[in-house]
Order: sequence, then structure tokens, then C-alpha cells
Amino acid sequence: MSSANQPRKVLVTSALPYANGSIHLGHLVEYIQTDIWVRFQKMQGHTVHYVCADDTHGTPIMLRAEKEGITPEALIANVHQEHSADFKEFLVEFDNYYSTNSDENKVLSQGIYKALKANGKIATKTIEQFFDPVKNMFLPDRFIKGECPKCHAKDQYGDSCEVCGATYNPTELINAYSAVSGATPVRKETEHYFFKLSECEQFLKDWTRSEAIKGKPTLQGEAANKMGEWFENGLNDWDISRDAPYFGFEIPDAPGKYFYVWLDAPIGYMASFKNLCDKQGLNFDEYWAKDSKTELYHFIGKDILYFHALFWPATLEFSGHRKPTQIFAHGFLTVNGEKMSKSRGTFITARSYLDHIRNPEYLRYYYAAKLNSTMEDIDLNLEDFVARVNSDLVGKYINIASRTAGFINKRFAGELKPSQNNAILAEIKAAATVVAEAYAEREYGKALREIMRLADVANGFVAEKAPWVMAKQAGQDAALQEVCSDALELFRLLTLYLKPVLPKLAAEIEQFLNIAPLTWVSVDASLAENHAINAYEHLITRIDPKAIEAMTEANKENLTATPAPQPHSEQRHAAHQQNEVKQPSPPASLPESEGSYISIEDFTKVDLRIAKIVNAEHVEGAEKLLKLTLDIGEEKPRQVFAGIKSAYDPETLKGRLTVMVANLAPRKMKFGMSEGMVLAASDERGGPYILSPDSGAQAGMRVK
RNA sequence: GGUGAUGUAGCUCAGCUGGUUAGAGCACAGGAUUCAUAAUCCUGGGGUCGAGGGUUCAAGUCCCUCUUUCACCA
Repeated sequence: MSSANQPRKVLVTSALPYANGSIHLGHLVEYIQTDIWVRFQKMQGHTVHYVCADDTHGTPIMLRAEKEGITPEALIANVHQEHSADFKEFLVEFDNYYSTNSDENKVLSQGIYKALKANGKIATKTIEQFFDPVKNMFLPDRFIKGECPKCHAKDQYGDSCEVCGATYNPTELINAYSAVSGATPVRKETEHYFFKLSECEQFLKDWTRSEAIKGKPTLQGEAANKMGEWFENGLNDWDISRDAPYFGFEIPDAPGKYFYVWLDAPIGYMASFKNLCDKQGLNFDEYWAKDSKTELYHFIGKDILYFHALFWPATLEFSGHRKPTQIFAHGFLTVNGEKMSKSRGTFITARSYLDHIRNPEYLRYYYAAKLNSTMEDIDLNLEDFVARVNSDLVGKYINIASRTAGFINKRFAGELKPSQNNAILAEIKAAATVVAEAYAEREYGKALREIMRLADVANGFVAEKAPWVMAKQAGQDAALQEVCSDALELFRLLTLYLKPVLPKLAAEIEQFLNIAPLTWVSVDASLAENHAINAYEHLITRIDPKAIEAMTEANKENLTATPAPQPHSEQRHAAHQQNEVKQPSPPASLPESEGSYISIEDFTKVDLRIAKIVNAEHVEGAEKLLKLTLDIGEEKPRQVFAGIKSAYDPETLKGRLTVMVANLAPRKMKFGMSEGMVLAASDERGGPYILSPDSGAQAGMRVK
């Protein structure tokens, strides 16, 4: 992987962010990861096109626009502007940033659909779905709420219960209602279009285990394992249509039927590139035809692997297109070791970061230092972030120029006189291969560790030569000039290595060193004798930890003013799932209308008792449950399974008093009968926390 | 519940196909230095590598069980 290789033609994508929210630090992991890779490949001299777009279709966009009283087109135009500005400031340099709501995408989506149909891969099936008779629309699962059929928790979504974790069909909900209008949904038959994924199974089995390039698997090992999981149950056909009203593209020859957003979203990669081709006179087919010799890489979050490693290659294969060369999935971002959270102030938007920290390259550097080629989550530890940036970038790297440039400028009018033979220089030059390989393999952490090790070597070199001593001795001018020139040459190389990560700083340093933009072949060049540099101006400053504090403080939201984010919605990446958007109604808020109150009679129906935990033990084979034996003053203690294993060690529970629902209908569970329920508090901030009565309470006392 | 990952010094992370007394950066302690917007250099303390079994001459590295954290479930 060196500059000597044949120039390649490469098309790279990042997942499409949904046009229904701001870019946040979680999104940026992916865009920064991709951008670094693209910049590196471009520095290698390859032809690289990096395209992306806003993902604009689907029910959530339609409903949000309606709520804001604007057209969906106006909504997505606003968001497009905001997203573009954010990416630009974070130095994410797309060659084209487009929209899935484009003519190109419409033509391509319909064309691909027709090709699939001609290939016999499209079928229709009549399915039954919930329908909102007031809004006159079919409801996606996430827009239906009701009582959980398993645990009877109220106001649960149509696909799963967040109280007991059960998954089910929306048709199983009790007293279902539409989250859009509040009306009672009716079941209604409708004809849907399906992509016959079941027929693609063998193709996908082969493809997911294939090698794109010799020795390089199409999917990461973990990803391929994950895919294997789906094959075990057999693939079902994929429902690709939605009924009007829907914001999207109409299906050809099927009035009132629209493509499901996930069909046209990945085609948006093609559409964005098509748009670029038209602007720059590139050959679209060279990149997308079945026999294309070019390379295609998709960077995605691990959550949307399913769409990119199954639906997408099948769609491409059976519509007569090339498949992706490789798919690179990355993990999620946690902040200070936990999921991003609005209440902790760690749900940080791109804009908020810029307002407080200002320098986007600090984040790029930190992410790069953490990134590797696996799907592991990466953690943004804010304290570590400050320490790392300050120490690595300011203390080690920039310091090399800062401590030597002064001598050159003041004593030698900026003119350099490098040595002929410097062992340190040779070592740092030789590292180019290792660093390049690490970048190419997306092992950025490895690359930066190596670069920082070299920065240490460079600082050691300066310390050993002690130019400040030479400066005070007569007759040492030549030696002084040589040492400082060499140090700046080391600095030039380090800058080159860091350029994919820190492009703006590198440009400023090119200006300072008075050299042409660095590319990978510049490794073999060097600062020539008598070359004059410009005056050194301090290029970067340390992060003030107070700025971090101010940022998290500013991001802490008043939880009563805004709905708390759903546990899983925060990190959802880039493209999205239909059910991602959970904003329509604030969950877990206090009842506001009279109708939501219950009477005292209702409450007294619940028999709450003080219970003594006489025994607690793990349940073999259960991940979440503990088996509790509870004394509530009855002859025989109750056996209750409680989902609190994650928070409690059974030993510490023995002997404690807590509160249980004594008259809950006994329920047969996989592990035995559960004769009641223990109360515990939890939400996205943590839990579960079981309740404890004040001292004096005795087992069996009624709670009322 | 199923599946895929994950758990190494206070913090953030390296440790390739098993092989010398387990590494780095930050933080901490001591020393040096003063060119550099308190940066740099040298030295040092600190880990039963999540727990328990097993395979092996040899395991952080392979196998099993349990446990932690994360993700996905069309």
C-alpha cells in the first residue's frame, strides 16, 4: 500500500443522515472516520469520490413537516443546509452532498425496481395493517401505541414493550390507539410489494463470506458472523412498499403505492454520484455497471449492517449492478463510558461542540486515536479528550516547531541548512509504510500511536542536541542551524502523517514551512538547503477544561420541557430505521388531562405489601432475572422472578425489605411460576432500583 | 429470550497465528532542563490481564461455564 501502487478509482460513501434532526457527536464518528480514509487515499494519488446525501423520505418526515406547518420539501431543504454547514465545519469534505429526494434518485429507484421486477424478484401480497381512520393513513408500528399484551403496561409502542421487553405485533396490543391522531386504529387489508429476498439466500450466503480483494473479506469477521445469524432462520421477503399518504417515490404502475424509505435510501448513494458525474463529466456506468473494475466502499454504523449487507447487495445483484467491494461497519459512540444522554449533558450536537470547543480538529484527532477496524464501540471520555489533545498535539507535536523555528527565524533569516545524514530522520521516514498501512486498514489508533511515538523521538532529538546551549556558544552557528533545520524536517514529516486527520492545521503548516501541499510522495522529498520558511505563529492552543464543562452544562436539558430521549434512539446512526423516530408524544410524562387520572378505588385494587427477601438467587439460563423468595406474612413465601439481575447481586438482597404487588395474577414463566411483582424504578438514567420502606415496616404490611 | 461483540494498571487503550520477569500515553512521585503560549528529557511506584474450570512443556492469547457492558432481532 504505497504510492508506487497503481492509481485506483474508488467510490466511498458514508451512511445518509436522516433529515429529521441535527448532526451530533455520534454521527461524526462515521463521517470523520470516512473523511480521514478518503483524504488518505487521495494523498496516495488515487482517484476517490466521496459522496453522501440527506435521507429524506418516510412517515416521520411527513408528519414532522405537517406539525411544523411546512411542506416536507421545505423541511428537508432546511435540514440539508444545516447538515451541510456542520459537515463543512468539521472538515468532512464530500465531493457531493445531495438528497434522496432528487430526480436522479427517482429515476434510479424506479429503474432498479423495474429491473428487479423483470427478474421475477417482485411479488405482491395482501397484508393486514393498522389504519388510522381519522388521518386516513396506515400506521407504522412505531406510531401505534397501546397496552402491552404481556405485562399490561400502558402506552407502549406497537412493536415492543419498554417495560417488560416483550416483542410482539401491533395487532396484539390491547386498546391500541394512533399516536398521530389518538383515534382507535382499525385493521385494514392492503396490498404490499415485496422483494423476494428469500430467493437470494444462496447468493447472499456466498457474498457475505466472499473476499473482495485477495485476503480482504467483504465484511469484517464479526459482521459476517452476525449475518450468519439471519441465514439460520431463513430470509423472509422484504416489504418495500408503503401506502399513500407517504413522502417518497411512487412505485411505477402502482398508483397510491410508494417505495419504503429503506429501498431508495441506499440508491441515494448512486443518485448522489450520478449528480456528481453530471457536474464533472464522470462516467457513471464505469462505477456501477455489473462488471465495474472500480472499487466501492460503504462506511456504516453496525446498526444498519442488516440493510447494507443483505438488502443492498441483493438489490444490486438482481438489478444488474456491481456489488460493494467492502462494507466497513463501526461501533457506537459513548460519552464518559455511557450512552449519550440529554440529562447528563452528553448528547452533544455538532453545533454545540463548535460553539464551545471551536476547533473541530481536536475531535477528529481524538476519534482517530480511538478508531480501529472493528465494530467495537468507542468512548469519548471528556477528561481524556482534554488531556490527550493538550499533551499529544500541543505538548508533543506542535512543540517541535515551536521550540526550534524561533532560532531559524531570528538567527538565520528563516533559511534552512539540513544535515546530510541524520539517523533519526531516517527512522521517521521509514515509518511512512507502517503509518500508511494503518490508515489503509482503518487502524487509525495504531497510526497515531506510531506518529506520537515518533514525535517523542523528535523531542528527544532536540533535547539531546540542546540547541539553546549552542545558541549561547560562539562558533556553534552552523550546528544550531542544522539541528533546528532537521527538527523542522521531522516536523514536516509528522505533519504529512497527520494530514488526513488534521487537514486544516496541515495547510497552515504548509504555509508556515512555505511548501506545496503535502501528499504521500512528499515523504521522499525534504526541506532543501537555503529554503526559507515563514515566521512561526503559534498554531494551536490547549483546551480549557472549563469549555468542556460549559458544553455539557449547556447541553443538559430540562427534562420536563422536552421529552426524554428514548434509550435507543439517541445513537441511531446516519441512515435510520422506519421506527427510529419516537418523538411524536412524550413518554413517561405525568398525566395532564383529567381523563388520565385514576380514582382512589382504582388504586386500592392494587395490593401492595412490604415483603422481606428471604432468598435471592440467579436463575440458570436467564440473563435478566433473579429468583426471589418473598415473605409477606403468609404461610408460604412467594416466589417472584424480577428483572433486576443487572443491578443487584443476590447476596446483597437477602434480608432486605421491599415492596411487592401481591395481587398480580400469577404468571407462568420459562423458569417457573412468578407470584407477584417487585417494584423498581428505572429510566434512561439508570436503574432498576428497588424500593425500600423506612425502618419499622414489617413484612406483610399493606402499602397504601 | 436468541445472536454477535466486549471486559488488560486510577483513566484511555496496545498486545500478531499461545513462548523470555504483561506494554504505551495520560495521571502520580522524584530528578534534569529552560529553546518552546507550564512545553521537553530521564528515573520510579502501580496490574492475581472480569471469575472459575480445562487443554498444553507453556495461556492475557485456545476450549467450557458463569458474569459485565454494548448492539441487533427484518
